[in-house]
Amino acid sequence: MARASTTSDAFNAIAEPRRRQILSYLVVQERQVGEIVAAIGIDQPSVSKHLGVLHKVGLVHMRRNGRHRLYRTNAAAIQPLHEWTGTFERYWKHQLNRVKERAEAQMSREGANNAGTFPKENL
Amino acid sequence: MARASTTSDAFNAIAEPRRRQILSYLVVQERQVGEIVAAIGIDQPSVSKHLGVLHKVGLVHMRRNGRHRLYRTNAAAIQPLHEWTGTFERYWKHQLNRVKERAEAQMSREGANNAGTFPKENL
DNA sequence: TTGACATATTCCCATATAAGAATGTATTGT
DNA sequence: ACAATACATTCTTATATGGGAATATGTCAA
Repeated sequence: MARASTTSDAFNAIAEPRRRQILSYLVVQERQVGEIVAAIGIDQPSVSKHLGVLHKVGLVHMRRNGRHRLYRTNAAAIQPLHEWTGTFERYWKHQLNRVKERAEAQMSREGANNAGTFPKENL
Repeated sequence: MARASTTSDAFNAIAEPRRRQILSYLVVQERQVGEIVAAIGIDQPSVSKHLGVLHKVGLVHMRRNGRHRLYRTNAAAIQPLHEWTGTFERYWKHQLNRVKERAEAQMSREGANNAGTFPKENL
């Protein structure tokens, strides 16, 4: 099997850095394609293609207005990704705690009789 | 240009569902490859390849122990993803608020003089 | 109608999968 | 040394990019 399509889900869609840029840009307010092209600095067909991917997985909404198309980020579609990554939060906090505890233990050991151990360049 | 490599960053690496499964499994505790194979239910070479991708982008740590290799999720490497998705949180909350406000306005309008509007099937 | 403008779509191509099969490598027990 | 165990790597193949160039589609304005 080949790699899953970029349009298969939000995880695949946001793997592309340009699409993340577009999402960040469009979350503040609705924009037409030309504005995105100017803001992101890539050519119009590429922007349209990225918007197509984002739209297909529901990460952006689109409405027509005359000859313009107005896109905006559908933030709600990002929430599941936030929740998935959030399931790891307690574990990275554990890691931080362990690092902090080691550091504090080290500090007190040094404070006892190792003052002045660091070379000046590190201060 | 082709699609970016799965090993180019964490966003690309987690796009694959099996790799997300593996990360969830390995975050609880260190495991050897054979355990992952049994738990996830895919063949050993595939697991090894997925582990290779995850390891290359720093999403898992590995240590050797005799003929075993013990892998565990490096939760800290997931934090940046959580933070990126978190930048959209205020926006999806806004959306929710708007939905809620509309619903509440609707309720009070109905409560005033439209009681009994819903068909029984919806209650 | 005829342009002009805003976007989308198609075609081409170099590149990168992911799964399956087969094989290679390292380590342990005897 | 040798067989068994635990993993990793290589090869093949069907499939899917993403960028660039060219072209098509849809809408407004005169």
